Amino acid sequence: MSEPAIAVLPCLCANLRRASRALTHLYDKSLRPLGLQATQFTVLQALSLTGEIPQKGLGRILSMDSTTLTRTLEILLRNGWIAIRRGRDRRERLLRLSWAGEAQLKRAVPRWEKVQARLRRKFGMDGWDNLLKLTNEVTKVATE
Amino acid sequence: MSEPAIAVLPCLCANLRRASRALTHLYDKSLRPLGLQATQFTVLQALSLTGEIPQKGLGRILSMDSTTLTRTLEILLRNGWIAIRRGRDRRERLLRLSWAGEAQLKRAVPRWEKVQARLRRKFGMDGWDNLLKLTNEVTKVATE
DNA sequence: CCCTTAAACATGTATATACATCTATCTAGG
DNA sequence: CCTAGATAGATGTATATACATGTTTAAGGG
Repeated sequence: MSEPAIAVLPCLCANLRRASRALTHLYDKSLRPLGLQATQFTVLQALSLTGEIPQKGLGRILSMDSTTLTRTLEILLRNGWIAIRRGRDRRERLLRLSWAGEAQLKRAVPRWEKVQARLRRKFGMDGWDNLLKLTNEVTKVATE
Repeated sequence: MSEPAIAVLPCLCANLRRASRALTHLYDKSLRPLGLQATQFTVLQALSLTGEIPQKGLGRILSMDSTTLTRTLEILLRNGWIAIRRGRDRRERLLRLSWAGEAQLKRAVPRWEKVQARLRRKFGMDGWDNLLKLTNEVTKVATE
């Protein structure tokens, strides 16, 4: 009986990581039929928003180490969802969605929307906005 | 110049994961001299709070898959920070802090406190409480 | 033009994370 | 007691994540 309800942990990091795990589970489940993980979806969506962008730049937007991105991009490339070319600065790799990547993203968006809508309903508009604002604030503060 | 400021991403999951990465970076940096990662610290602290507990139970508290925990516990065990014994139910593993684990936690707490205090200052009491409350809410909602 | 320094990315390694599958054990019926 | 189903963990595999280090290219100073 009385399973110990989820309680606030004293550590902000632990709380956030836990929420991140739980939330990722939802998104992953929804995207699984497409063979997409949440992180991969995020990269595709980000590329769709930015257009062609160097790896470093994408890393900054996602607060993700560029070498971490290398591994994820490898998967996206293997699936044909992105295209990469050298920039004028030959050290840079310029990333963009491929045609197949746009198609995959288009397939994924409705599922993603459903999860988003369900959560927005659960939190209410205010809670939702607050959540986006606060987590964004965390990123800013932690990035300084 | 004008580095594109961190902007809110349309995806809650992406936002939360990004905040999680950024925040973890802070905690990791602070704990690195002790050879502790944020996740490992979280487990030690949780065990300190719960006392002896089966792996499954700890997984529930942390919203972490029990098999994921197996890998982290392996590291903690290798370092001598936890002790494990079979429960009356022979399938269960009962986890607890070892003496060395309590010592390690004791060394880590002041560093952890410093990061927590700095963040609490940046967010203000209200922002801080709100953050804990909302992320906890996310875990609950996503766990249902 | 050469050299030093720095930046962008690749690679090796370790940890974090979860799922599918397997084994051992428990529980409930019969 | 025996068996069928369920549960706790272990293990194999794949991805997510970052750091240390190495390579290539760029940028600046002599």
